[in-house]
Amino acid sequence: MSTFPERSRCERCPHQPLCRGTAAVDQTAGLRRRVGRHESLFRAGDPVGNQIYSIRSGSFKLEMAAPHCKPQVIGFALPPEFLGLNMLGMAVHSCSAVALEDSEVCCIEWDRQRFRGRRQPLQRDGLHLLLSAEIRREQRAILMLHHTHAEQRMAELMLTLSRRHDANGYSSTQFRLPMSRCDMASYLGVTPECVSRVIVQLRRQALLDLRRRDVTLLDPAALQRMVDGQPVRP
Amino acid sequence: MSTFPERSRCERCPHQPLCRGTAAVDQTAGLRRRVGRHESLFRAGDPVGNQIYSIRSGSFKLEMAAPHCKPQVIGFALPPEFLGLNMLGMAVHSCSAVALEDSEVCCIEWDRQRFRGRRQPLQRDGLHLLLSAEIRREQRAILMLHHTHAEQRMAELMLTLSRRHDANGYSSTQFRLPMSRCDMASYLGVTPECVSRVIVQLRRQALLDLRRRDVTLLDPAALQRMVDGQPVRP
DNA sequence: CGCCCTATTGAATATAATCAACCGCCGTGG
DNA sequence: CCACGGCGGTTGATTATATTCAATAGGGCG
Repeated sequence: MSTFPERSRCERCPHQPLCRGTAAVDQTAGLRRRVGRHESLFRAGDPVGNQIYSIRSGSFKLEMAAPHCKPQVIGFALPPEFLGLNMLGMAVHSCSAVALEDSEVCCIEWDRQRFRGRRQPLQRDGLHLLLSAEIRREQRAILMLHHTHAEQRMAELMLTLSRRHDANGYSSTQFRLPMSRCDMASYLGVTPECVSRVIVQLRRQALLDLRRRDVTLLDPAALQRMVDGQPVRP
Repeated sequence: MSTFPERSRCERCPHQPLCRGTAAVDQTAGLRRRVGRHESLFRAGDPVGNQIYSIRSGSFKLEMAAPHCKPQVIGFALPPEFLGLNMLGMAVHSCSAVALEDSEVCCIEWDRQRFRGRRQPLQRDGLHLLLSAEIRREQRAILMLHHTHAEQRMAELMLTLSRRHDANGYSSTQFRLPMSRCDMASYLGVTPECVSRVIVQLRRQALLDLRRRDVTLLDPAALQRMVDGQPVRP
């Protein structure tokens, strides 16, 4: 890898079509940003600016920190890829981009105000937000799969479903699973037998009651602690 | 779960802002599509249409099939979520959406022609494509994490990096890793010790040579077979 | 009522995690 | 220039966890 050859002008840049039209891009200066090895381009919790980043040289890792866990690497980014696509419409970053070597990025303006002002129909900007949110969802799924223990993954799935039901105005503690054990197993990256055993374990710990497809979360807080790798019983 | 309450008109639909403006949405009829339990809304390999789907009732699983492997569930989708966000700009679908119960979706037009015709500056539609591609990347990462064996995950990472280098015009068989063993381990969802051991195994099998940060892929085809769960030696 | 499919349970095995020790490169400073 | 110290990486032994293979149980549907 090392660094990719620096092209000082934008003419041959593969991102040029995206950049063109954003304010200062046509005059190459000023929009580049250097990020030294082990420095962050942005960190989880940082306020989100109005730009996405295209990598000109170097490389980055994307880290996401589950609460109370050490950060997990959810991806790597190389030229000519982008950073920040997952935060459109967000107030703060949900993950960190750390340079693996001395790197350089271009800042590409994302016209947030145009969306805020609603001067255009929602459709196209709304789609941006939607796509960005979908990326974050996939990233959370990746984080889920980083949990070694099947118990944690199952707890995470149950809490995710719970939150989605809650968001729709349905009970967050009691609902019906639409999927089979095999589907759950495949999603969680374990065998169906393991799913069965984990259900028994969670029931024994009085965290949930799950029979056939009907589930009742008896202790969501404890499930969350399990996901976070903390002691289940406080 | 079961089915969410059917709202026959779009007025109270949370997707209404996205739909408004697309051709036939304002007259509710005709754009709904029913999908029976275990039927597919779309299948991997199907040609992509000009629409994304919003789930009105029911639920879906998203399945992705690695070549020569049985399909893996990479996600679940419930109302009021969307399907098809990962295929903007694609010719064929990369995964299948299978209804877990009798379901109903709205078809929302994605104005592909507007992008094709370039009547608008690329910036905004280009961003759509970019975001959609990013979703697909995350989905591939999810698929990677479904491989039980650390050997397979490592092989997958090496091949991914190889392809990215290839796409940039660099050698696809010989390159330098920008990340540490710990970063690789975190990304792969295993311990650094396990990464070390896997490297030894892959070297013993003459699949690659990896010392410090310099890697040479000695047998990419065999690595691919390993990822696919086939016998490494044909 | 009985079949079939899904789910569960059990026992043996394989794989990765863990804990601990060691290595070797690299940069620092004498 | 060499000695030292530190960190990233490797190796080893043990343990925990999930897989595998096999057998059984339970519901739904004809």
